[in-house]
Amino acid sequence: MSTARRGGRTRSPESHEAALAAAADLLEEQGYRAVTIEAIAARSGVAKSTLYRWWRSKPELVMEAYTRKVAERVAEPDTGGVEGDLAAFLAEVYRIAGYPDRVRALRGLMAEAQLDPEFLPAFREWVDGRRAIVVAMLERGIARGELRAEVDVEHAVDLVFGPFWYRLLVEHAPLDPADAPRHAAAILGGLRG
Amino acid sequence: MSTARRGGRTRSPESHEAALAAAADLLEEQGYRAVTIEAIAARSGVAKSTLYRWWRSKPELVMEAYTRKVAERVAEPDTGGVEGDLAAFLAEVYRIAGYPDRVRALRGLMAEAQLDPEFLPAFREWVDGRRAIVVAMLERGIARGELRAEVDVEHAVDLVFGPFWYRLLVEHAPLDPADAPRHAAAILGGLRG
Amino acid sequence: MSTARRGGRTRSPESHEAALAAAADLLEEQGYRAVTIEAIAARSGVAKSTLYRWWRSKPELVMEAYTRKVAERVAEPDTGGVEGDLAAFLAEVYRIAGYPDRVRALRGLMAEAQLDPEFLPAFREWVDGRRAIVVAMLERGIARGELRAEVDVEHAVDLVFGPFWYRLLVEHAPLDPADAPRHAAAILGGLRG
Amino acid sequence: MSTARRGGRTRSPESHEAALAAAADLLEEQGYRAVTIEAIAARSGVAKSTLYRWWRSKPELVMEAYTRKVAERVAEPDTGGVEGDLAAFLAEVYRIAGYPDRVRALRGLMAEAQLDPEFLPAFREWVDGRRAIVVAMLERGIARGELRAEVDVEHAVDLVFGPFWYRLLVEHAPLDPADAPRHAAAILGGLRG
DNA sequence: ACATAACCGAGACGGTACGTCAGGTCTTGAC
DNA sequence: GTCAAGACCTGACGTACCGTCTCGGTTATGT
Repeated sequence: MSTARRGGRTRSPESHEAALAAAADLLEEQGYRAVTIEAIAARSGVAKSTLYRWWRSKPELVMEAYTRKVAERVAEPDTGGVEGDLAAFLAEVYRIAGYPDRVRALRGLMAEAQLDPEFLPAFREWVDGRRAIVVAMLERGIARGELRAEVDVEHAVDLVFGPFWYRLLVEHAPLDPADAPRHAAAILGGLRG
Repeated sequence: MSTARRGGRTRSPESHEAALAAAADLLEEQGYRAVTIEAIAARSGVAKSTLYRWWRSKPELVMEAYTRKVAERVAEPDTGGVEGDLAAFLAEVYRIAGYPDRVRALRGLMAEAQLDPEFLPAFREWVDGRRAIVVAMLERGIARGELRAEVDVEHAVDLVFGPFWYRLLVEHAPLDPADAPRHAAAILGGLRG
Repeated sequence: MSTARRGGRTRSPESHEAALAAAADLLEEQGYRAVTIEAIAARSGVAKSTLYRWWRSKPELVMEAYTRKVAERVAEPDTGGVEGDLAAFLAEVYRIAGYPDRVRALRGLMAEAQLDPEFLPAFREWVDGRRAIVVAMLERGIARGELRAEVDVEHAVDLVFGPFWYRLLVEHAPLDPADAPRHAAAILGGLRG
Repeated sequence: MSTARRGGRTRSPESHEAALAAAADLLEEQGYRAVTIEAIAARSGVAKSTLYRWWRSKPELVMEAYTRKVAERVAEPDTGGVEGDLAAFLAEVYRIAGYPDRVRALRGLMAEAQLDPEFLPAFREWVDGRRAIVVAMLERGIARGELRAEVDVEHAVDLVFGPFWYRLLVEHAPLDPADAPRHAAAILGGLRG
């Protein structure tokens, strides 16, 4: 498609950044409930109409703010063995639970994804990016013969992320990076040849 | 403060039931977004002030409506072996995914639990009731020597419910009761002696 | 549930009055442009939603505020003769021009009546009430034989109010109560037997 | 509209005309409310910034559009006598009322003149041009001895235009060219020697 | 048996946030 | 050096629900 820009003032990077920063700050400082379009506009100095020009809805703005300002890249570990890799990955993921700000942010995004059907795809896209890391990890394990070839990779990935989200959302038990090796072992125990 | 009841009209069971029924209907028919106090009042004919007299907030009303009108008892299976029990339980749980109404309801409740800190306890209480079934199941397995005694039961339960919720919330893959035996095997594979 | 009933908290006279007072004040102090629903809400302490409950639109609120708080009753003069009556009436009407606040108010209302078709009827109703005074005056003159019976009363009334509004709106010339007798004479000159 | 032809871009009369035409069309077709700068820009293809370069505000643009595109020259009648002249003039003026488009336009301009103090002068200038016709007419009558020399010409002109505007704005009665002679007689009745 | 007080409906109230729209200013790039 | 395109802030609009608060009327006790 032609991106026929035939003139016009160019988009202000300052406004764009300020909006994302304000959204990210509100998300972390006060939780998702405090993230309103009006609050983002007030805090960033960007007009509401400008926000609506660039983001179709609040959750899309917040999702972008989260991925750009809050989420850190989770490195793809490579310890030589699948159990070590998984333990390292889980430990890194569990560490998030130590930062209440980020927990609030994640929970709010998950909630919004449930309440706003139009937001779910954007959220899922991000989730899928994270899943891909684990998929690659497990397939490496299969290739190395550490795991059975018939393993249900989708369910295996769910065994990695499912408990994480479940604890995050229900808060019935803490997430401790120290538990990562045991959890990794429990997950892989059923997947070996 | 004396709370001497010296007479007075008694609580109307009709209003109570009508409110719960309206909330449940709205929850299933149109999803959580459509469940507003005003809609419940309008549909049930129960006044807003009466709703607020008996429930402190919308989510508490809806949670009660869900457990009383929507959720069916999940029978505690007993097939003689832990893997059979777990497979039967998972199959029953996964069946929920075949009813979009109930899926919408569950997702909405989970979302509200994230956004409203005062609701989380009520939601968690319900969740804990469901967890207890699996806890009992696994402990029976340990007692019978099918599982190692040192098993991290909490994490094991998370391996059961985590993937369920994760798929429900993210919708990256369907939940099929036919997968239950394989999933049960994968979960228990790492917990055996 | 049961049949239709009529309960409910009664309308707050304080809010009602406060809204009208705020609207009238804004109208006089700063002119019609400053009269916004938001400003009325802010100044009166009455919620916007309450304003919209009681008045369908801003102009209707302002019209009510004007008639109740600003407009003074123009006494129906009775000097015994139609020319004296008319001169007295015109003098009183022209006096309005000496109060810039009220001029601003009148002009704003007239303008809004042009721009908002739904407001015109409310405005016209008020205008008609004022016309009736002059109609009665002229008919008394006809009854007394001071004016010809075939006089076009409608146009005669227009000769009274038309120049008033015209000067008010266009501001090409001042309105001076001292001119009233001469104007009365000019108007009646063409209406006599 | 088309753009520049030769090198070294010059000011575009096409844009100018297109803007006026769009404003006039909108004014007549949909009334003053529909005449927005955005609508004029969209319909004419002239950029908002270009509009603001040539006219300081919307009403000034619209006023120019009205006088150039909508208003027809009202011929200065000369029947030999002031009453005939006035009757002819009034008939022509009243005929405007038969064209709803032009009525809408006039009412909108009058309204805007009230709400926007910066526009009033431009509007008054146009009004004064029309007044001058009647002034000349009456002064001819005085010179011919048909009217008293002491006549208050300003008020006399108001007796001509006042009722016209008053009926246009309030719409309490129709304006019919057939009434022109009677109205002329009523107006002049009080001004004769 | 009847007074008392809690119950219930209706709905008005002060609020918060929504998403939209037009105004008027400013910036960029094409011609 | 004009002009289109259009980004930008401002400010008001009217709507939807929220949770609280009267009202007037109703009904089941406890004395």
